[in-house]
Amino acid sequence: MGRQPGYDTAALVRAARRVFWEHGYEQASVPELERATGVNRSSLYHAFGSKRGLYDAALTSYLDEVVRPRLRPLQTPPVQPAALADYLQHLLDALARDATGDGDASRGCLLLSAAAAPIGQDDAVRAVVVAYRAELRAAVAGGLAAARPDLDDTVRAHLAESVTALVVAALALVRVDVVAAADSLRAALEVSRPEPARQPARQSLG
Amino acid sequence: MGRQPGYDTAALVRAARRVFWEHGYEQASVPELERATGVNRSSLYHAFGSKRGLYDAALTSYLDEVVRPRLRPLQTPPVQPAALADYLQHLLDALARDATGDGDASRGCLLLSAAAAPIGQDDAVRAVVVAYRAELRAAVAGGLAAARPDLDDTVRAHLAESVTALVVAALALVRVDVVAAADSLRAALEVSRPEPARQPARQSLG
DNA sequence: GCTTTACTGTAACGTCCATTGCAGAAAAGC
DNA sequence: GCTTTTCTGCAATGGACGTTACAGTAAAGC
Repeated sequence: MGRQPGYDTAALVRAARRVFWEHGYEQASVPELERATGVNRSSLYHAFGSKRGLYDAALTSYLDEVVRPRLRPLQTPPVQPAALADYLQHLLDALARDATGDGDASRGCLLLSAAAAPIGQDDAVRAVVVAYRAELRAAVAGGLAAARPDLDDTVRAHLAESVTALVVAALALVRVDVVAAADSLRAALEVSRPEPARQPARQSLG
Repeated sequence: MGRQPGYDTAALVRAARRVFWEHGYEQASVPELERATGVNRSSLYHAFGSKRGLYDAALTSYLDEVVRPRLRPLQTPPVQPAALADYLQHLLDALARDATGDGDASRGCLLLSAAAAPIGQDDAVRAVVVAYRAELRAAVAGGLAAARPDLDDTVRAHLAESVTALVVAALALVRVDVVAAADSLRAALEVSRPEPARQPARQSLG
């Protein structure tokens, strides 16, 4: 019983998601969320409790409506090798294209701000980011395994990690994955390496 | 003539840099900068004009004292192939290690916030980021050319772009570079590719 | 139609922010 | 020692923020 909302909740969350996507959690102001959704702050707080509650709804909606549909081609066998190559190519390609466009994704991945900004310190948000990364890794590894069973296991593992790391690094800036990519690159460098001598030098670019 | 500052300017900027590094420009508050530098806001505004002026000084100091020293091994011939492999390996390795540590770099690259945050919209800051990316690209390409003249030009170019893209993507999140990395990955996928047929599918992960 | 429940508009709250004014303190040059 | 220049401490300004209180309105169930 009672009065019905004068707005479409799904559309509201989508509009809010766009604001968070563009400005990040901290820089997205409540007045701006009001403007974008066309809904008064009273209704927003009544429905979501807080700015943070609305952000959580936006995160969920982002994963369900944006991320997962794009990963589905990797998870639906049979995966053709050529299709996989094209898929990965165009996936990364689209990232670059979006970055220069003026669409929703022009400011990068919504989870980027979650990981890099202060909100990323929050345990609940961090858990979402970690789960997202695992999901992405599994999708890439699974798709690659289905498409290229002919590849050597080690090579395929390196390739999967490298692709995942690149996508994750570009999207969510989880720098830990760079380790795996570094292994891949090292392997690539070793292929036609003239001498096996090494001389480690611990340094950081910051 | 006149009174001398009661602080060491270089140390002050380093302390401020650490704050900007950790929290980003927008989230770094003046009271926190006062605390970290041990200098009153009056002196800060007297010396740097504004919070933004202090940030500019921190950016310059970051490039001079942090970034360029790490790139020098790539720019000082002769570069040994083994040393280059180790250098790149440990460079990326250190990025991951720093990310999990509690040092200055635990929050990523200082220029990351400059590129991803609202301050990155500023023309002057954007110019710094672009120059930084070009410098990094030149260093990697130059080092690789010096170390591995035996490699095929195309392969070496791909490798250089891939390494640069990975480092830049992980550090500064300039997604345009992902294009070059995607080319590299595509080349890697093509190496042992059974069939040449393609079927483009334009999609974006966001 | 009346009650109950839920949504919505206006206005205000307290807090933090970057920035500024101003009076005072310290040191360099004569 | 006096002047000049520069640095510093304290206090306040105006504005933006997230959040809440409250009165009002609309619709669902009986």
